[in-house]
Amino acid sequence: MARKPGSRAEITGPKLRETALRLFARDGYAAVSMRQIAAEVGVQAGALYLYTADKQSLLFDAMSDHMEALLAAWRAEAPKGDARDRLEHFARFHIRFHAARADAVFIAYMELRNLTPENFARIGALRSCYEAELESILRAGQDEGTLTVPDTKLATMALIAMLTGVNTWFREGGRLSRDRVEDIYVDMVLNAAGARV
Amino acid sequence: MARKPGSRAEITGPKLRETALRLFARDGYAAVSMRQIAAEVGVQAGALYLYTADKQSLLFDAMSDHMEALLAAWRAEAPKGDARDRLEHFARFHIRFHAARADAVFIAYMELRNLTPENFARIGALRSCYEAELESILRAGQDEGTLTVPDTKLATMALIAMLTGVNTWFREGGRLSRDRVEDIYVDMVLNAAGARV
DNA sequence: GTCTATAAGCTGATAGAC
DNA sequence: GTCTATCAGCTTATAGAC
Repeated sequence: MARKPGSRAEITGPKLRETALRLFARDGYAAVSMRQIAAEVGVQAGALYLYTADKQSLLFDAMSDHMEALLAAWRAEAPKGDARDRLEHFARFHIRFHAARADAVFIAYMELRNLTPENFARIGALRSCYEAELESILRAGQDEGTLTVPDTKLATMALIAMLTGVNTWFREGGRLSRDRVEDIYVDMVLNAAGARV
Repeated sequence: MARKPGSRAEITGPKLRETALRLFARDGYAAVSMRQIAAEVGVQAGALYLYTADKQSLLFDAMSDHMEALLAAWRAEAPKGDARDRLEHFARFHIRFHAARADAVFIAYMELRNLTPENFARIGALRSCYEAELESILRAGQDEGTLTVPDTKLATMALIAMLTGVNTWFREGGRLSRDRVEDIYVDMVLNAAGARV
């Protein structure tokens, strides 16, 4: 198990991904240089290329991993009940999942234009899958009569924008607890979707 | 009225501002160079500095002008009636104003982190003024009994996020007209704010 | 696995000619 | 009012030493 001094592959790889995520979220993809990332990781810039093909891959992998994790986590919840209950479940899940991953969420929304066209299309497809999950709940609610939305596509976009917006102002330890924020947003979401009282 | 050949001050100044707005919105502040802007304006890079102190001023002026115009336009509407009517008016105004200025809106939301701390504070103050306009409507609605929101501050953030989200997907000539989108969003906004039916 | 050195080219901003 | 030339320093990515 002899190891060359300075050889820490198990640490450098993950640390690179964490650092890139954090710096991209803080300063923006275009404003962060590979040298800055290397300095925070604690290696020289050249060494980064043992762990990533290029800067673009750091961005794409961060966004892709985030979207895949989001979809997998939601599918693992598999909520039961009528559409009204599933909508409430979705709202709570969305707020909780996004609050726990502020940096990744921020990047996924702000750095789309810095993806190559191919990578942009792939992230767009993942996002559409997630939106489709909410839209199917709203459509089911219309059919059941437990929800009343004027247009399921627009309601999907409106509710996701509302829920994701929490990330722009919510800070742990502020005026309201995360649970209370969740309750208040659930109330507004159900009202917006015309849930039977 | 003699004028040197190549001297077109009345054109270059405004054209610089328009070009900077368009390129910042398309590619991001950090990704756009003064040389790129100059090429689109049709002058050499050095000439830009006759019309702007630096690149940062181009960004700040764009955001500041947008926010001032937004506030002035809303204050000029001065809607009458009960809070429910004023909320509907606000929703329609917000969608209309923002749809007409997609580039400026995009910059105002995406480029905050590229402002110097002083400029960031100034834009933040303008944004707070606009949010306060909506919050005062919601508070009035609570007092009158025409609206029912669990928390006026959160409802303000939620409704603005929902309404501004229209800009991320709305395109003129799509499935729904702007008027129809406006109607649908007004419906969801009033429901979310617990408007008396 | 990490380093140093390097390639080729870009950056914001200024000075001085015309 | 616009140009050219320039400064000092930055960029991504690679090659080869250790």
